[in-house]
Amino acid sequence: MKFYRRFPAGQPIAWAGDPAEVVASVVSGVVVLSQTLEDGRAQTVGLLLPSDFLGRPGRETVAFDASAAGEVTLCCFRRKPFERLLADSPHLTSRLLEMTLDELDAARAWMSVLGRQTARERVASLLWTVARRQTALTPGRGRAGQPLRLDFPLTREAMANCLGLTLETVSRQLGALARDGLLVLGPGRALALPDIDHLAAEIGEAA
Amino acid sequence: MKFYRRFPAGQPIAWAGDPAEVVASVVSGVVVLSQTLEDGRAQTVGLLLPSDFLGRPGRETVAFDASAAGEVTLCCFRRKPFERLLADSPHLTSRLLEMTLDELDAARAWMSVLGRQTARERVASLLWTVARRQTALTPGRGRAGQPLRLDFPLTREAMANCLGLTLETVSRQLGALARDGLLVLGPGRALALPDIDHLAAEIGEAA
DNA sequence: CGTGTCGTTGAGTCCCATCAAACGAGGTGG
DNA sequence: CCACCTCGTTTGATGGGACTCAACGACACG
Repeated sequence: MKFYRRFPAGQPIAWAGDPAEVVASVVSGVVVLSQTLEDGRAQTVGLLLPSDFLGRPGRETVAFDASAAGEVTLCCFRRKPFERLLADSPHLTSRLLEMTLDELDAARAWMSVLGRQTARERVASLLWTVARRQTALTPGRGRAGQPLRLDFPLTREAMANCLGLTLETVSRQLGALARDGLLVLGPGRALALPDIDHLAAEIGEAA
Repeated sequence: MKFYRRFPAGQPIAWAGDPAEVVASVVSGVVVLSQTLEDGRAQTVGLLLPSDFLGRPGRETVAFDASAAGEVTLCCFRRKPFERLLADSPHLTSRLLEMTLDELDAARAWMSVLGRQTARERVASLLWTVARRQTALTPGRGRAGQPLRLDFPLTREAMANCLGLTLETVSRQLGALARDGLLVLGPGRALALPDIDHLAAEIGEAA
């Protein structure tokens, strides 16, 4: 009933409309949930990091496209048995409810980014959000004052889809943030945030 | 433990950061959830219609500003007793989980509107979404081919906050949709949608 | 009649999308 | 080893869609 599955970088995991055979928990890597309009415009609607839950108990079909950004390992459960387990285990249900409510809050907070922030603010928001979640996952990392090193596996295009921008604009704004000393673009997709508090100020988060 | 509360049009219901004393179910009217940046930019992150749930079991403080658009009646429960009820009633928990998952899907779908659609598409999306939910609530309304009459109590500014636009742009786009025959602006805040399928085509929904 | 709220309309501006070109890194095969 | 290709990224020039600023009209209310 429970099994692990690995997806190489960039590979699709599921398409919207597919029958939903499994639900899963993210073990490692980043899963991108996105929606695509028929003319090709794409919007990322969720970034799933390790410990996040993927899929929807009680729904027959997949709601959004899911793909692997970087290499991904999932811990999968067949949906039907999982639903029975859920029905017999109130504790599991309430845990899942709590996680879903957290995701809903996060989704709503992100709506504010998409609806009201400028390009520069959006890029800073993405960096800050990912940095915060990454440090939450790995305690003892990124104490105040020290540059925070990230390696997150999104291409410029994937970031643009997250932010409702074009990849060119993302590239320009990353460059601008780097020129302003808020960001060091590392080799490959690594990057460092020398002053996370100052970055937070860019997006209107109290330092 | 359970009691009803009425809010006049436009009145605030709760502010983000307040201690969360109650949770509630919307009985009538429309509740707007929104987030405000410190420079005043506001983004609506959820529209709650009758039967929707307001508040978050297990959280001490309110996450988003809530206010009444039009007159609102809520069915309130004190949070602590409600949480105990939830713990003792697996069925209620799973029902709430299901509702939350639906809201999450809706929030994610809306991200696509905020991130990728044009002003015209956004306005059409709002009309279409509200029309669809309104007809779902009142069965036997709005059969195909007949003009669908709506009376939804959002000012131009509230619509703009929903859509990530300015109120002037909303006004212009409503005017343009009306000129194109997709919409009849009624007296006051009433309006009619003569051709809902053609409206759906505007937002890339299959007719 | 003055005042406030809501809605519409116009003119000008700016930010970001678009189109286009070039660059670097990595892989492949001759 | 080097040409060659692909993919991701950067950078530049240009235009357009939405924002901004502003004025005006409609209506309700005291």
